[in-house]
Amino acid sequence: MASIKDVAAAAGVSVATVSRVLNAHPSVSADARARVLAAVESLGYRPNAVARSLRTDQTHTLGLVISDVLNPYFTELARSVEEEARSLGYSVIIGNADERPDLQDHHVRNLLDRRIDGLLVSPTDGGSPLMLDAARAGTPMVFVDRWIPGVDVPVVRADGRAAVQDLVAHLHALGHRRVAIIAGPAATTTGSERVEAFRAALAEYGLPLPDVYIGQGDFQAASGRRVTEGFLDLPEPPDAVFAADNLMALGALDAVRARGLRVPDDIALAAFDDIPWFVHTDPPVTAIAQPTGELGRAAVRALVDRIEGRPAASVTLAARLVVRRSCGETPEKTRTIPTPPLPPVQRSTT
Amino acid sequence: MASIKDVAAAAGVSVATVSRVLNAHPSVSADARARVLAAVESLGYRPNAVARSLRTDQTHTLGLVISDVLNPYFTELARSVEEEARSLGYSVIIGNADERPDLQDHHVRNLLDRRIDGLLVSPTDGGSPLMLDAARAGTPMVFVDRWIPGVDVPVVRADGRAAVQDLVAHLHALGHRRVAIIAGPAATTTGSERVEAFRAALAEYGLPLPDVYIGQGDFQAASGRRVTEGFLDLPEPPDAVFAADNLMALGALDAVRARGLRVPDDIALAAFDDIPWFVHTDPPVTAIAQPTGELGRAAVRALVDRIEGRPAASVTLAARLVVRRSCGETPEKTRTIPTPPLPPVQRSTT
DNA sequence: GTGACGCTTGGAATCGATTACATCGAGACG
DNA sequence: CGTCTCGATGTAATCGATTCCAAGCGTCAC
Repeated sequence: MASIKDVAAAAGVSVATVSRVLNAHPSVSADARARVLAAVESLGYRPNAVARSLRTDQTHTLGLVISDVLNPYFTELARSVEEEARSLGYSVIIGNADERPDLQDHHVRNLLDRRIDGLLVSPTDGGSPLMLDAARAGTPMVFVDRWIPGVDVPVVRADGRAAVQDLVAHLHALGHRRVAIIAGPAATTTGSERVEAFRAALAEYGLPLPDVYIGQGDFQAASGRRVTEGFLDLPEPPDAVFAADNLMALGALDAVRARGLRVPDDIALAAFDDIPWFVHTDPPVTAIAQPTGELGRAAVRALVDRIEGRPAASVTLAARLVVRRSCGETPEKTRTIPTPPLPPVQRSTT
Repeated sequence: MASIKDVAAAAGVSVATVSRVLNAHPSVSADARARVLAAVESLGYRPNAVARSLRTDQTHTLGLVISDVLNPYFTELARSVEEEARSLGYSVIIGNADERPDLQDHHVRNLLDRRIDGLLVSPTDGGSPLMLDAARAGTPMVFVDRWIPGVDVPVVRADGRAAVQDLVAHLHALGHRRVAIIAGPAATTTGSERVEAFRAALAEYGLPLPDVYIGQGDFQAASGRRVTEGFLDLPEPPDAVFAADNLMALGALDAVRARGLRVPDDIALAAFDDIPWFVHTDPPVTAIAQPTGELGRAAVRALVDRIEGRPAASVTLAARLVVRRSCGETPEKTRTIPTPPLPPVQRSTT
């Protein structure tokens, strides 16, 4: 593959001049510029990004470590991240942790070795020493969706509390009183926060959230299935189940169907994270929708701010409840739950 | 960040010795090795992959350019690709073309600039000069799922013909006679092949595939919806629709529902590409399942063979029909369609 | 006429690794 | 005891870019 030397030779100039032309440095004569451009064209020359990165100490690349690519929520997030990054002149390398801390570490290490300019992480656990060290060492980093408390890194996420309150109001209005939750791993913020928000909202209606109604899942479909089976085996099964993510809701649907039961007649179901498929499931699933695209874009902007020396801001956006049929038919007049506007509800500087 | 020089200084040896230790070169004394390892540990040193790549002219990285990350088929493919690559010591950088040739080109160029060791592509179109040139110039490349005819590049894909025949048999058995297809872009092999396979299978039953029953889609949900609306507006609408991918099937489902019609009572629906969600849609969708994971793994193996100087083989695996309820209830005895075994049906060397 | 200035240009150092080649010392062997 | 061999190590070139510095040269003002 042609290098800058070949171009220089073909154009009859030095490599310095070729580099200047390529980097739009002003002091190059029109003549030299033309000859270089012609040589570049005829040789099909493309600058070697590896060499350039070594010299400039910048890769113009962002790392994105997500918990699970197979989760539509994260693939949508990844897509918006890539889009925004591209518009700002960055590429992104995605690492899929599959909810496994060891894999997450593998990817973080790999990305750091490649000297990416910044890291976007949705942590699978409380954070390995590796990641914590990187953050402390000043690697530009931003947490998205999930975060690790006590680490000085901006966080871009959705606040689902209001939406969870709306959901509980919805469930209560439909007469559900024994409500259960399929929680995510306690090591993740989204895992514990959603349970807490649910519990708090329930308390407002005087409803308890007994321990047997808190199932421990891992954000994957199989765990949703397993936990739901456990619920159904209870002497007094819940009459409504809230899954802390869309994949576990899918598993729950599986489990209910396998028993020959029906949603919502036998048991109501709701999920955190809305996805296109929920419109088409049987029945359509009531879900809490995050502004996923905006989350991804905001996270990239924050990270790039940090990389380019500007102060980076944490961002919290509101999630909202989308009512469908999986919790039961709503009387027409209460069909529309008042929802807060989508734009930021909070914006704090870090 | 600490460099190899710092390690050398800390260990009291030359950079050459450090490099030897790090690369498991045999002629290093136990003493020197221990001192180097200690220095590496205490400095938290990690080799700079950028510098290493520049020197060795290898990045141990594969590029994967897929047509649409939001399509579950491709995200599953991407996942299996990354997995297999990782087990072989490679990383992968994913580029999402979003079915847009210009974006596809952007990513191919970007990956080439980064000097990836090899490229896995599921082409969105007939191939830009850039990609064709790269193939001709000897960049290790493998096509996966879709391919470009006339280019000397190994292809790893699924052959859906037998499964399409099974599907047509199934539709015919259920009494469907006016069958339509939502095709993918003619510029893609999967776009045109699926139509041809469908037409051929139909012909065996003496059924026509008139032009008005061939809708032009682009593998995205919106086009499935649009095409289906067109079908439903016809003076004589089809009684069965076959969508050439899962996203267009989703769009079709939308369109049918929007008309207040029901699947399969008013119109039957089947899709190419099976995904977990199809089990849970209303009704569950009959689909042709590709061995997606195996496809991804085989593609990586072929590409790595090529990169490491071994001959790379094209691989064709069989797809199979998965019958659910979206084409109508099957009489119990014909419920199970005989399916060919999953393993390779063909294996040719390129 | 000449010094200063500004625009172009090239030479060479540099980024952080790998690796060919040279060197050095110790042990083996005749 | 001289020499040969081999293991361990260091020196320096190299990969392909960017960029500092110096130098060449033309122009202009004084």
